[in-house]
Amino acid sequence: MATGHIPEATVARLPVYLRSLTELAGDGQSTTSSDVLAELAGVNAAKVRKDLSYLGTHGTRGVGYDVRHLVFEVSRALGVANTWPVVVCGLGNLGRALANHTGFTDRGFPVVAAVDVDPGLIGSSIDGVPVHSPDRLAEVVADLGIAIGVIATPGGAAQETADRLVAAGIRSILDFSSTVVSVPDDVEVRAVDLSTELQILGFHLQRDLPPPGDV
Amino acid sequence: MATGHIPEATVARLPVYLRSLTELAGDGQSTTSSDVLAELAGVNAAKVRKDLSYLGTHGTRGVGYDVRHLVFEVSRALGVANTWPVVVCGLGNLGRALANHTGFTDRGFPVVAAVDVDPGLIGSSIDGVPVHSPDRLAEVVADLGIAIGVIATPGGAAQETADRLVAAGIRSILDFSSTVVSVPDDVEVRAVDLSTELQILGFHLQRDLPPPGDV
DNA sequence: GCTTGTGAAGAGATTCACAGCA
DNA sequence: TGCTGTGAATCTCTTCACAAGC
Repeated sequence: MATGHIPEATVARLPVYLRSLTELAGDGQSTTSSDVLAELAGVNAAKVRKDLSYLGTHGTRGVGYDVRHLVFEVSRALGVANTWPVVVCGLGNLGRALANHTGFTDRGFPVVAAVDVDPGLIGSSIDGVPVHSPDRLAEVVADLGIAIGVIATPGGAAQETADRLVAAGIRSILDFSSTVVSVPDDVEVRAVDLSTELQILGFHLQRDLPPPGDV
Repeated sequence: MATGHIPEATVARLPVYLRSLTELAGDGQSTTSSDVLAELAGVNAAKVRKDLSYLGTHGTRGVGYDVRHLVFEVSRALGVANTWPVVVCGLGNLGRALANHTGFTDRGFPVVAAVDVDPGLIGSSIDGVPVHSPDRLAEVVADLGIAIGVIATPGGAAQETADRLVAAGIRSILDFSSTVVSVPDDVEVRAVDLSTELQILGFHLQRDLPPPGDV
């Protein structure tokens, strides 16, 4: 009870619950249960109840949860009322896709600037997002109140980019570069590595159905 | 010891070790230690040793690990010798970026086909990847021996896409759609949700430094 | 009766700490 | 001496199962 500290595993599921709840609200459901939520979120009901209990949220025994109220509680826990401006570093295929990914802005993470080393891009705009030189990063971060840096550069430039982001005062980094970047302890990095995800799938494929090529 | 069963948490780290080892090999290092590997992989040395012990891999006490041998062992555990053809479903910004992401092919996951509902795209090629109608998915999967499906469609089309992939015989799905798709038990889905990642970063930002807007 | 909230049990992952061995 | 390999301890997360309460 009380928002003492919420386990990391729970935090990682809250966005999923929020999506499910928003969906329910959109369907006009005013009330729901841990069973329904579990189904929508792809987890089991006990986990839903325990997770929600960390928010200090109270449903009604025998009845369920009030959807509106739960949207409010989960939103507040996640702090979605806040807006955290984002800078995308590196405008290759992935960087461009991220820079104009509407799902970000919609959820409070507007991409307000991009950075790339290509002189041909600097000074231009990609889908309304101004592109700056990496040299100007600190300035841009300060001016636009940027809170999150996304690294979408090639692996070779990732550490340098991370260093610049940190120097610019950024404390939250989302890293797509397929490299491990090292940063000070007070900086949080979340790494999303697409190849790693595929390799994990490949590991299980290999176990389940060793293909013609075999080992 | 022996490759009995490798814990999931370990499997998820093996690709990172493999990258680190490849880097070491490229630098001409023939031998390494759990300390060095830990540094490169961004974890601690005890974890490296325990993880590697699940592979039945033996280093040499007092000396360390042979880089070449370890590359071989980790590669074998992950099954990277295998090639698993991929189909990308949905050619929006993200889908296009994924379809020509060279990092996939390089690691044994060539994108051999794409699928989109846009009649203007069907029959064409995106960076050499032929685009088909979703109706032809089963056929394409069978013809090209596709093992993995990537869902990069808008959320609304994700479940239908998953259903088609499953019907086509796909048992491994990487889902970028920001929705929870339901599939039979024997199908593995890994969800990568960029908004969720940002929301998790946002959660910690809010905790650490509640911004002007506050709660 | 029905569904939440939660202690307690169980499973899994991480870390410790040291024996084993080159 | 130095570094691995690993049981044991610890921590975290999940699941169970049932009392609490509408």
